[in-house]
Parts: sequence; C-alpha cells; structure tokens
Amino acid sequence: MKYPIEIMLKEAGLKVTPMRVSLLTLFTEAKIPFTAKEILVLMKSKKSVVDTVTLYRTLNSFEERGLIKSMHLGKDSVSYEIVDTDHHHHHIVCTKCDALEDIDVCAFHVVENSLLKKSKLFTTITKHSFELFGVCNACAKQK
Amino acid sequence: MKYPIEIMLKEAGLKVTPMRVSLLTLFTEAKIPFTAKEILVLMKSKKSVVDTVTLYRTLNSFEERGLIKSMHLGKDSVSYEIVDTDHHHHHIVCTKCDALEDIDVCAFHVVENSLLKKSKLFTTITKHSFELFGVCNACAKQK
DNA sequence: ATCTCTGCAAACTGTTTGCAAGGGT
DNA sequence: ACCCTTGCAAACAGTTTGCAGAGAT
Repeated sequence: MKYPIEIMLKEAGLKVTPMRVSLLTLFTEAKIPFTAKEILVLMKSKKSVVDTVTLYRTLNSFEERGLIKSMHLGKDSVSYEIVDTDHHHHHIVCTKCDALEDIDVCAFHVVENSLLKKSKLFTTITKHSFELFGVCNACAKQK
Repeated sequence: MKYPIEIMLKEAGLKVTPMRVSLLTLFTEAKIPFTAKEILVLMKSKKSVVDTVTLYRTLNSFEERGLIKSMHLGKDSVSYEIVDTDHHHHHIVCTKCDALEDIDVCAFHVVENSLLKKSKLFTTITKHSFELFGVCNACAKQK
C-alpha cells in the first residue's frame, strides 16, 4: 500500500526516497512556511538524515514541480510552504517575534481583473507575492 | 543654494556626501527599482566613485530613514526603489526579460479593513509586499 | 574639533556546482 | 542495469564587520 506522500512524489515525477518522504511529510503536516535552516534544525531533532546540499536540491525540485512554493517573509532566507490549491492564502508576520497568521483573502484575486485591463505589457500573471508585516498584539503590549 | 537632494538627505539626518548625492539622485530620477549590482554598473558608467561596501551601507541607511524601500523582484538580490508617498505603487515583472510595469492599484489597501477585522493577532500593518510575475506580451509572442 | 562616512581587507551566510558512490525502479 | 539521488568538498554570490584614514558640519 502506498501512502499519500509517496503518491504525491511519484505524481510529481520524483523517486521516493527517505529524505524526500520526511521532507514532504514535514511540509504537509505543518502547513506553515519554513526556511532551509529551520528545516535542518527540525529534521535533526527528529534524528532524520539531513545534508544541507541535498536539502537545497530537494527544495528546488519540490518547487519546480509545484509541491511547495517559495516566499520572502522578512527572514534572512527564503521560506517554503506546501502548496494547497484548495486553500490559497498569504501571511502576516510579526517583525518582532515572527508570529505568523494566515490570510484567506487574496488581494491579488480581488484586483486581478481590473489590473490586467489596465496593464499594457502583461495579459497573464503566473505568480504573485502578497505578504504583510506588522507587530502582533502580544508584542505591541510588551512595548 | 541647496538642491532638493541635499535637503532630503539633511532632513533624513544624513550628512551630504558626493556618494549619497549621486545615489539619491539616481533613485529620484529613475523612479524604478535597482539591485546593488545594477547600481554599481550604472554608477561606474557615470564614472562616479563606488565602493561596494559603502553602497550597501548607504542603501541600508537610506532604507532605515525611509528614503528608499526594498523589495524582492525575482532577482538574485534585493531591489531598492525611491519612496514616493504620493504615488504608492507595486510592480509586475516579466520573468523572461525583466520588463517592469507599475501597478497603481494597491491590493493591500483594497482589502486592508476587512483583513484587519478578521485578524486575531494583528491590529496594524507596517509594511506589505505585493509583486506580480508573468511573461510580458513581447516575450509571449516570441514563444 | 568632532563625529560621521568611506574604503580596503577579510569574514560570513546562504546557496550552487562537480563528481563519485549509493539507491530506487 | 539504468539513471536519478545523495553526500562531500569546494566554489560562489551577496552582504556584513573591523578598523584606520578622510571628510562634513
């Protein structure tokens, strides 16, 4: 019997290896964005095998095949999150404590049509970033 | 007599130096985003003095004081653009040729209120990213 | 005169490349 | 058996830090 993770990998045209299974499992279970560094720490704590280079290569191939997507969340490096086509969303990040909240409203889809009508150079948008930054209520109180 | 650029620098609490004047001039005249590397090339072609380290330090101090803002436009490094409070805008970037178009509609401001009502953790947003990526009509034709 | 800014060298972080060995199908 | 994937070393790009000298006010 095949587990969903293995099916996802195969459908993406990737061979099923322990490293890929544990990485994709991490992404599908957590459903939040991680940087490479964060993944390395997490996987070490789970005693999984992790090579930094392999991680970067795996992240790239996952992204190329649409399993995960990358975004800039104000950290020193790129964050990756599982792609869930049923729940397209964006994020608000606290610039003090990194607290993360999902946004269901996608501002892009709200303005997409009017925007493309006005555009002289573009007729299709393939990707968009929409990330918000602020100080969360908890951090604001601490002053 | 003081030129606007020098006034901008002084009001930002920065000393007026040739390097800062030429960098801020570049930003105010071009009104488009540049990466550090692009700035180095541009300034060399204008025979201006440019030290890489000084450029990075200057970019950081300009951003800290709100003269410029940073964004990720799909390049290998951060892009910086002059802050023009009267013309808040975002960008569509062609992933093939880097063609750039401004967007006047700010998706964030459209959804800001409804979004903050829903948020449990945040009451104020200090910064937001909203950048679009696609293939421009010219590149699409070339196939 | 003071304090900031600049320029050079060197360090550092995040990420990529080359290549040989290992593992999935 | 084949080809993809992994792991190591090493390279690389972008950016930051330390310090002494130059420059702005």
